[in-house]
Amino acid sequence: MSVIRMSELFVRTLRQDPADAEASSHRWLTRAGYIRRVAPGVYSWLPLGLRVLAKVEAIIRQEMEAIGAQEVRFPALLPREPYEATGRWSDYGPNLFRLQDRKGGDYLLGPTHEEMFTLLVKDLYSSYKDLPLTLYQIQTKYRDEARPRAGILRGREFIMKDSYSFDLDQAGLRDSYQRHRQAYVRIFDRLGFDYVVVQAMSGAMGGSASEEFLVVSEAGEDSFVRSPGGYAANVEAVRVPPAEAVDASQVPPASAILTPGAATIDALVEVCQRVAPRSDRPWDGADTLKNVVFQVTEPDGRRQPLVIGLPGDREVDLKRLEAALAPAEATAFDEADFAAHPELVKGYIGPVRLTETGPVAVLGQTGTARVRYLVDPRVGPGSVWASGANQADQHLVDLVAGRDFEPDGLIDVAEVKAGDPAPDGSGPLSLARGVEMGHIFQLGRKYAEALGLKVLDRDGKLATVTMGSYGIGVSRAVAMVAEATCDEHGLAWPRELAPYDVVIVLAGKEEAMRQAAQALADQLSEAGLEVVLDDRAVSPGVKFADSELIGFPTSVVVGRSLADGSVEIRDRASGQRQSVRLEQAVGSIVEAVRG
RNA sequence: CGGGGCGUGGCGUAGUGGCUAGCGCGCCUGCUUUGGGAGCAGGAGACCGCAGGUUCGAGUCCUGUCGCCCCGACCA
Repeated sequence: MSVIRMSELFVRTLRQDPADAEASSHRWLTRAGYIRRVAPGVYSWLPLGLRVLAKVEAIIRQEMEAIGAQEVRFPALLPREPYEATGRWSDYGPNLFRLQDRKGGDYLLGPTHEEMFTLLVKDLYSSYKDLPLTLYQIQTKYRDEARPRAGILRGREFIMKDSYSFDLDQAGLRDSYQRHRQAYVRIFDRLGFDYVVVQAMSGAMGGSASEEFLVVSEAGEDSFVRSPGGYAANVEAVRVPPAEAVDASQVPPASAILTPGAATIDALVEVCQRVAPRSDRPWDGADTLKNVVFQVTEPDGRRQPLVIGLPGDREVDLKRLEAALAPAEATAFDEADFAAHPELVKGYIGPVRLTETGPVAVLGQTGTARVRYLVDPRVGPGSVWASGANQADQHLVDLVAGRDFEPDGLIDVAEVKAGDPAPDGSGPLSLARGVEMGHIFQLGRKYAEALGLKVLDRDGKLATVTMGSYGIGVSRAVAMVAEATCDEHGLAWPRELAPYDVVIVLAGKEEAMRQAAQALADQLSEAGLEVVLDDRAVSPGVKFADSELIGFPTSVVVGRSLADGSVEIRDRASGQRQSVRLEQAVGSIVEAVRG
C-alpha cells in the first residue's frame, strides 16, 4: 500500500460552517471535505467520503455473503412495463423519477427493485430445486422526496443495499427472514450503532411481518417508544391492551348536566367539578369521553363519517389513525361536513341521547345518527364517563360503557404519551427519536403473483414463489456513523470505517523530521496500514485541526520531541496522547490501530 | 403541499436610495515563519438569483418569478 501525501489529497477543509447545514453529520462531512452538494438531496462523494462509504459497503457485503446472499447489480434506469405490471408506476406517485427516451418511451429511475429481482429469477429459474435463493445489490436509488434533508441523511439520490429472498413456502420465507435479521444485527453492531428493532406497521397489504431497524438519534425523523424491559415499537404500531371489564353495578344511572359553553374538555372538566363533584377525587380530562369525527375516504372513493371515542386527555394521533385505517384515508370533519350531519352536535357529541326511558344510542351502526363509532381500548366494559349529550349545552355523567352504550369496535389511535404503561408490563414507556436504517419485510407473493414468478414443486405443479425484501440505507449509514461519533472538533470515525488508519503529522521543517516521518509512514504502510502523511507547508496548528476535523482515528506527531528520539501518538476518539520511542513507534501504532 | 427564513467573489458575511460594493477565510506571487487554524507586502476573483417597474440614480424601494434552507404530512 502506498502512502498518500496530504499535500496531494483532493480535499479542502472549510473553516466555517456551511450556511445550509443544520445536522452535525451534514456540517462536518461538508467541512471536512467528504461530500459536496450538487442539487437538493443530491451529493457528490469526494475521496475521503468514498473511502468511508466503501468500508461501510464492505461490512455489509461480508455479512450478506455470510448468509449466502449473492451480489448482482441492476441498472438504475428502468423501463416502465414491470412497474406498470405491479401498479407501482402510478402507486409510487410523485416520488418516482419518470423520464422518456428519444422515442417517447417511458422510463424511471429505480426507487427500489422488487420488480427487477422478481423478473430476473423468473427469467432463469423454474424449479423448486433452485430455491431458496437470496440476491442482493448495493446501488444508487432515486426517490423524488418531498423534502430531502440533512445532507446525505435523506437524499433524493442515495445508496441502498437491497436484498430479496425467494422461497417455495412460508416456512422457507420465515427462515430467510430470520437469517437476514441476524445479518442485520451483526451489521449494525459492527457499524457501532445504538439501535432498536421495532415492529413496523404491516400496512394495507396486511399480515406480513415487518421490522425496522431504527438508529437512536435526536436527528431522527421517526418517533418510537421503548420500555425498561426492552420492548420497542413505532408509535404507529404500539398496541394498547383492551381494558379489563370493571364492575359498574354501583354506578348510578346516567344523568344529564347543563354545561353551556363547555365545548372543550378543559371547560367540561371545570363545569363537572362545579356541578357534580366526585366524592373520591377531582375531575380529570381522563374521566371524559371525547368523541372526534373524521371523514373517511375509502380507496373506491366512498366517503363516510367515523366517530372515535377516547379519553378526553388524549388526542387522536393522525399517523396512527392513518396506519389503522389504511388504505382508507381520514380527514378532519369540516364545517360543511357538520352541516351535512345535523345529528352530530359539534362540541356535544356523545354515544347516546337521554330519554325518559333511558339512554338511546346515537353513535354506532344501530344508533340514530348511523355513523360508525369506534373507541379507544381504554373505554372498556364498565368504565364510567362524562360525555356529550348530543344537544347543545348538555353533557351526560355516569355513562357506563357496555351498560349505556355499545361501540362498534375498538380503534387504537390515541396519542402515545411518555409514561404510559408498556405492553410488556415492564414499566412506563419512554419516547425517543430514531433514523430508519434498515427494514426487513416478508413480502409474500405480491410481486411473484403480479409478475408470474412460479416454479414447479415436488409434485410437478406450478407454485408461486414467496419473497422477502430487506433494505439498508448505506449512504445514510455513513451519515449516521458521523452523526453518532462526531464531537465539537469534527469527525471521529471508528477504526473499521475511517478513511485511513493513521495520519503522520509532520510538525516541523527540519530535514531529520521530514525523513523520520517519511520512514515511519513507509513502515506503517508496509505493515498494512492505510497511511496519510501530512507533509503540507502549513503551520502545525492547521494540521492538528484538520486531522481532528477529518477524524483520522490515530495521528502520530513527528516534531520537536524527535530530538529526544520520540514521537507522539494521539487517539482521536479519547483524546489520549502518549509519547513513544521512535524505534518502538511502528509496533505501538500498529497495536493501537489493530487494538 | 402548509408554515418560517434566506439569495451579495469558492466559503462565511457587511452594506440609512448617492462616489469605484466592504470585511474575514480560502486562492496566487515574494520574503519571513513552523507544536494548536502565522506575519508583512502585492495580486486575482462579483453581470449583488432572474425579469420587469419606480427614480436623475436601485444590492437597497415595488411587482412578479426562480431557487435554496429549516419546521410539519411520506420514506433506506
